[in-house]
Order: sequence, then structure tokens, then C-alpha cells
Amino acid sequence: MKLACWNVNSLKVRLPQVLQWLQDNPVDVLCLQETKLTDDKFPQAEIEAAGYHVAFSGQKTYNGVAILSRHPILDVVKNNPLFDDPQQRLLTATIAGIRVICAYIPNGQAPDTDKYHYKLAWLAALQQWLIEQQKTYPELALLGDYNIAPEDRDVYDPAAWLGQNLVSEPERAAFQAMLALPLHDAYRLFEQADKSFSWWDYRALGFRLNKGMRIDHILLSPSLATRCNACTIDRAPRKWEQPSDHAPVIAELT
DNA sequence: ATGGCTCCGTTGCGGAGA
Repeated sequence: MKLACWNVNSLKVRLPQVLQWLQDNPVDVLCLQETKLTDDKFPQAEIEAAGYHVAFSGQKTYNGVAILSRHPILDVVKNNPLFDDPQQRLLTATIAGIRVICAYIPNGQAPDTDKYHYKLAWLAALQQWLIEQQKTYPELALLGDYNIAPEDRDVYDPAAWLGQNLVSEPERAAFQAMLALPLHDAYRLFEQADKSFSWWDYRALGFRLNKGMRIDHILLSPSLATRCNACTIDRAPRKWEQPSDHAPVIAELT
């Protein structure tokens, strides 16, 4: 059982790459972020033709999330019932007995901006949603773009980024609060190479110089963490023509 | 040292991303 997530930065642009990647990596579940498509424009037929069920929640221009699955997608919940939010950033469903939560956590822009406060409020409401879902679903996985680099080793230049958006103390505290539920950062269950990142800026040769951040994560409930035998970041599609600025993260369960 | 790209929108160049 393989679970993956990928911020595709426009599914309209990236659909060929998503289909290619699924051919190369026939994961059971793929959570997409930043589809940037209204639901009437979602490429459902193409994805189903590739052998995947799909659930999606989109909006124009920004945000948008989707769950692709080889298995039936059940009990879908769009958005966070505990948080009134016009932005489409959260999608929850049950797949093969696992409660899968696909999240595009707000970017936050910069500390002390309205967007930053929205991010922290969004994270607090997500925490409450996780607590509620945990009661019903002991097997739970939260996958997506968190827009948080949890530790300094997840940042190419921690000194330059000190206190800034994506690494600030309140954001990291919100991430730690999710770990305390408890959930486990699948990537850190295993030995990983230094300077392992999931996002690289399009500018400044970010990818070539490996100036990146690890901000895309898969968190697993304890029962799933014990079943997890690998977690990797696939840098390959970041090297393709017209890439997303994010790479897919994959967790493999027994 | 600085900024460096990509995507969107009823196509202009500004907003957003991270």
C-alpha cells in the first residue's frame, strides 16, 4: 500500500506529468494540492482512464485539492466542518480502511500579515478536525503541502530563514502539536540523506543548487506508522520539462 | 549583493506562491 502527495502547481498544466508519474509510480493513493481548477474543469475522465477513482474540491485560480485512488473513495468530506473557509484546501475520505486527509495548508506569506494569522487559525482548526477524526478512525494519514519546515535540517539555509514564514516558532509549534496527537512524520521514521527537500524555488537555480525546503509531509497515526517500511521524496519529476516546484512524497505501508 | 521563475486572469502586468 503506497500513499503519496504532490503539490502540482496547476493540474491543468501538470496533468501529463501526473499521468506519467502514476505510470512510473502506480501508488494506491495520490493526494494533489494546488490543482487551481474549478470542479467543472477537473480532468476526471483522464484520471479515471488511468485506473484511478478521484475526489476533488477546487476553486478558480488558487488552491484546490484532489485525492486519486486505485481503491474506492468513501465518506468524502470537503473542507473542515469546524472552520468556515471559502478556500478549498482540505479533503478527507476513507480508502481501504484508512482515513486519508489531503491538505494544502495556507502559505502564510510573512509573519504578522493577515495571511499568516489565517494560516495559524487554519492550523488550529485542522488540529481540532484531526482530534475529532481520530476518535472514529484510528488509521489516519494526513498528507500534503504543510508550508512548514519542521526543523532546521529541513531548510537549506536556516540562518537566513530564521524567524521567517515557513519556519517561524508558531508554525513549528502547530506542527509539533500534530505530532503530539500523536502522529508520526513518516519521512523521519527512517535514515535520510542530509539536505533532503521537497520544494525548490523556481528562481535562482534553486533545484540545481539544492536550495530547498522540506515542507510536504506525510503524517501517520501510530498503527500506520508501525506498518510503514519506507518514505521517500521523488526528485525525478522536478527534473522534467515544465516541472512543479514541489516533488512527490511517498510512504509505503505493509 | 541582489534577484533570479511560473502560473493565473476574459492578455496586462500585478498578485501569489514559498
